[in-house]
Amino acid sequence: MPTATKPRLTTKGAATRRRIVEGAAAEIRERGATATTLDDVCARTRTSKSQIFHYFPGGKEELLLAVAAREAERVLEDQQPHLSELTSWPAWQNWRDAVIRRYRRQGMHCPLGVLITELGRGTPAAQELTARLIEQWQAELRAGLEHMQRAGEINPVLDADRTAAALVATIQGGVTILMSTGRITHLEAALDTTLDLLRATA
Amino acid sequence: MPTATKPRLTTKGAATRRRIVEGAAAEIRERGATATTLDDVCARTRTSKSQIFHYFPGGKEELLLAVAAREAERVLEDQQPHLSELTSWPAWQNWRDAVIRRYRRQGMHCPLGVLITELGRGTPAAQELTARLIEQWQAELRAGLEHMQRAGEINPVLDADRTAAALVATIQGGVTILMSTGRITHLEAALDTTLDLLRATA
DNA sequence: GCTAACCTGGACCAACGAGTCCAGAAAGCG
DNA sequence: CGCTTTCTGGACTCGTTGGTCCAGGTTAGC
Repeated sequence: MPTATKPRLTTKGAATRRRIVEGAAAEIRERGATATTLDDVCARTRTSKSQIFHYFPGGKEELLLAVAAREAERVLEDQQPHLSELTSWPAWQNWRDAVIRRYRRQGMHCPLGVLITELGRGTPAAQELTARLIEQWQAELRAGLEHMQRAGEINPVLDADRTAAALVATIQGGVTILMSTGRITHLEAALDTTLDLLRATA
Repeated sequence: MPTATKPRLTTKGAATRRRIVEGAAAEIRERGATATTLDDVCARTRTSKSQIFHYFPGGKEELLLAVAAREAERVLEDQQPHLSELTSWPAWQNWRDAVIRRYRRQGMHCPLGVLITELGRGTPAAQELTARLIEQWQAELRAGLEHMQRAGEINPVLDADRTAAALVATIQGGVTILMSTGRITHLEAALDTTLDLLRATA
């Protein structure tokens, strides 16, 4: 992708751009990516199509990608500060609560889930984005797991990286089920069960 | 839903109907549900729109639902006979292998994943379908877990139903990650880790 | 305040895709 | 056969949607 002389944004321009991304994100959360039209975004953000194409020359795909990037950040942000301080079982519990709280609040409107399933497949850029997010998430969990292993709270025989991968998958699965059935029970059960099993290895 | 005098199908009609469902399923597997158009299905199955509306008066939504129902069956079928005989650790391993094999072969083209994420949200009928599938899957796993508990191979303190829910979520999450990144590593790691942890509770 | 950028509104277009209609072929059945 | 019902092809409508264009307004910086 040739960076093609990106135009400098005015403060006003930057604000509009941000408004578009936020508005699109909200719309997508509520109705899904494919169901969200550019006109919807225009109406919600009080802008016109020309703006959208001004800030996102690549059209809808580029906008969606920008939204996805924003939401990916938010996924990790919403788990902080707990995610970076998984140094004791109470800390893990706090993190667990934060995760559940986040998804309980969002209900079936998981922004990232929508993105990675509706746009993720197909475009390599989106795949890359998703892979990066998962990688980062997994790395943080791994750090927490290793800390617990050093503290003797988790069996050191376990492969921390694979276990972290399992945790990420567990959450993702719970969220997928939440999105497609509306019930959060599986997410809770999955997360709690896995943590219980880990605790039991000490 | 008033069953509205369903027309009797001739053998030829039934065959055509089946051909449409199969063709639509294949198309959806490759390109996603929203990206699949009725014209695509027509072209692939050598039929015309009038056929589709003849057999699925509800239009695309009804067709998608029929495909989803078919794929839901297949999900469970593909795990048999292992899923119903989880009575020993080797049996569990066979089941695990069957699951991995299935998804490795399908790669990113998970039919049901596509359906439940692209159609599942929104229409209550699809939600119901998904819920039913998960419930059934979970029930089979729970039976296996309880058997292992009675055999003293898994700690009887564990709540078998919640653990089964965790397993389902684990797989679903691994599959979601597979679909959005193309890597099967998380599915393997998640499933293996969970099974290892269960084994360790004996 | 003047010039050259950036920014905005809204009309317009072309493509596409779901769904409709109807005439006619092909079964079922007495 | 002859009559009814089911089945099939394909042309047609029509709303939607991503994307274009351009004229006019606004901001930055000298």
